Amino acid sequence: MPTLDDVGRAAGVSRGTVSNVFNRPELVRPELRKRVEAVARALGYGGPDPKGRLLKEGKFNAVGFMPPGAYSIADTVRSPYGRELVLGAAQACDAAGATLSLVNGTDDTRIASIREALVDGFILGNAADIELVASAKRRRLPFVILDSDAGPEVNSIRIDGRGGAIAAVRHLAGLGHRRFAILSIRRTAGPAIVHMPGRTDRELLEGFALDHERLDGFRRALAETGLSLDAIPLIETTPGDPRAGAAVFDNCPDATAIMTMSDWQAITVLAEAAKRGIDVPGDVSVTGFDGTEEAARTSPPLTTVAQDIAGKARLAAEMVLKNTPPRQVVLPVELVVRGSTAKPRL
Amino acid sequence: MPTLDDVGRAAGVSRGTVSNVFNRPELVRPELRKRVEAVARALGYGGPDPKGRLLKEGKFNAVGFMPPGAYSIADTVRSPYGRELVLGAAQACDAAGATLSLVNGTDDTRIASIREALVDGFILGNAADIELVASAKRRRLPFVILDSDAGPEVNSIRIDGRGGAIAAVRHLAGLGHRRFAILSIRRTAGPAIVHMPGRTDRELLEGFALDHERLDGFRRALAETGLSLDAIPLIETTPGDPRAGAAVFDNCPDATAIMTMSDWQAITVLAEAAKRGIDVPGDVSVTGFDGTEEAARTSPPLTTVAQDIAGKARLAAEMVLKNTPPRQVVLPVELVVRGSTAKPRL
DNA sequence: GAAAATTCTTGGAGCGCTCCAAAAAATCCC
DNA sequence: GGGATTTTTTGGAGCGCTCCAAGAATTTTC
Repeated sequence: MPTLDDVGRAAGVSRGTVSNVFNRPELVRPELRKRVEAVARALGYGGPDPKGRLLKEGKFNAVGFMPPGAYSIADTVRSPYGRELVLGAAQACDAAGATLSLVNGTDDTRIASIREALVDGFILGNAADIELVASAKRRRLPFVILDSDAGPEVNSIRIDGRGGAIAAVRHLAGLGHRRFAILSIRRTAGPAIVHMPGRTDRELLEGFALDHERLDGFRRALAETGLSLDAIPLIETTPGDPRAGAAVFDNCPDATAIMTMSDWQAITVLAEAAKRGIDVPGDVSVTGFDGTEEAARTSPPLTTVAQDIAGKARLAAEMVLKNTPPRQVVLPVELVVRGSTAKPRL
Repeated sequence: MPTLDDVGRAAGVSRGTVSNVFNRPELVRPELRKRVEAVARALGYGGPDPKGRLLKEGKFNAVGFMPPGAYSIADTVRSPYGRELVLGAAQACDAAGATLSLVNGTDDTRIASIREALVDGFILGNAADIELVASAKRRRLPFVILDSDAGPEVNSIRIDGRGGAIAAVRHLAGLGHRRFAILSIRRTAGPAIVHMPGRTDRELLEGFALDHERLDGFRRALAETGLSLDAIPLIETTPGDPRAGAAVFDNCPDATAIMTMSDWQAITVLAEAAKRGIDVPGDVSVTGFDGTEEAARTSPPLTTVAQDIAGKARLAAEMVLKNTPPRQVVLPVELVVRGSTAKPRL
């Protein structure tokens, strides 16, 4: 692969002139320019290699996106939530003329990926992992953590998960529901984890900060109605797990209201309900979380706690690109009431 | 930002030793290593900057993806087809431990983007643009063009669009349909373009090679039944255009079978039909193209010409990563018959 | 205790480019 | 024509790093 020097030598001019021919052609006498261009073409030189420039300029003009938790990029693009995230980041990058780099990371290569990624900053999908944050800090590039807080030194954008959970409970309790089941997100691979009522140490086995926060919201709002979280079945499944619905109906036949932590889970529940001939919302009400497009198109359409997912990622990308001073943003959520919730059958 | 040299100077060792501390620590005497590490920490040095290494190593370990036509990355991620494409490319990159760079490109910055992108090769979503291909060639990096052929020198992966179109027509004709309408893809922004019957120069105003190929498939298969493409309304709309359905029903009230060039369009048609109280497949049959997930979940589920979109992108990414000798791949399509097509009402 | 073997550290070369001050060439002006 | 201007071209410095041959220090061996 020829270099500027090669072309210069072949054309009998200096490296600098060849560089000018490509980058500031107006500086070079037309006939010389023509000649150099001809030589370059003959040598198969396709213009200055960005690698060289890079070292000099020091900017990649790229934002790195690392998927939440243990998910792969493919998982992310496949999930309704992850897709919106990528979409939002893409919008901001589009607008800024930057590249969005989907940075790969299996559990053990993540740290290395952060150390090596050719980007000007990162969006960390959800840095449950302190190591990861430390690694990002070490690299001294701007980065933003989504959905968890890592202190005042670090950019983070979260949603009001507690408030969303409270809104969901109040809505259902207001309709008259008293028998609930909660479907939480298992953040590691594996089958459903089922916590049946009775234990008082109601905590998620596997969950991100956001999940715990939402659970706390459920707890508080249930208390308002005199209900205890301890008396409610709690199930943890991975977001796309098609058996989530089955786990709920098998373990919680009495529940009249199922509250989930993601639309994707809620959609699975709806599908399982349809399969079992359980009427939603006649027999059981279901709520989602996130407000993805899919949630509006289920039958019945899903009542869900909506957030502006793409907006969140867009903001994150902007913060990275502008390298703003650290701040912690909490975005609002909004309960969107649709057809999947109704009064419980008497 | 401190460099290897800075750390070396501060620790009283050479640059080379500091480099070893980070990259081959086993080569450095433990106590020296400790000392250097301490100095590095004190200076806030976060490890060797990948920029430097890059120049030496020469590989970005990244695949660039440039969206088809005039679409932005955001458009791509939003569309069912584009999303599958990104998904497939992501899978291949995940597997190879590479980064997937979604390369931004407005119409006028595309060429520059290709020239500058920090990648080892490209997937060009659909290089209708000869300029683009030339630009990619010039850069001398491996690249693969999706859905159009650019000659034997250039990697390309297409589908058998003609065959798919023929299968759709034969299926519908076999059911007894004789009054068709065709919904093609407009590849530039703008409202629906409507070609009413009668003109003999049946050609798409705006379309990629693939679209013309599919149209040709329709033409040939229609001829088998003694029908002429010239007698059939032909409408071009952008893929996500929500008014595509309206354009069809307004202009082709007599059609009993509507053939589209993408599931997304077909879904719009179904939605419009539902809105107008037109029964599918009772009043009118509808076929999609692509076989996206969405197509299986409409009501009625969509009969569609399915392709392995993710597989196509996966193969493309692999070809880029392995830098295989040029080849032109044509992938098969398969008609998937579902509920959106039936015999026409008598 | 000195030579040999081993382990550790060094610093130059080079990756391909851009920037820029200075040199060279061309043009202008009286 | 010759000095002053203006336009072009040059090539060194430097971006941060890795590689590697060679030198220095340490350990082993007899």
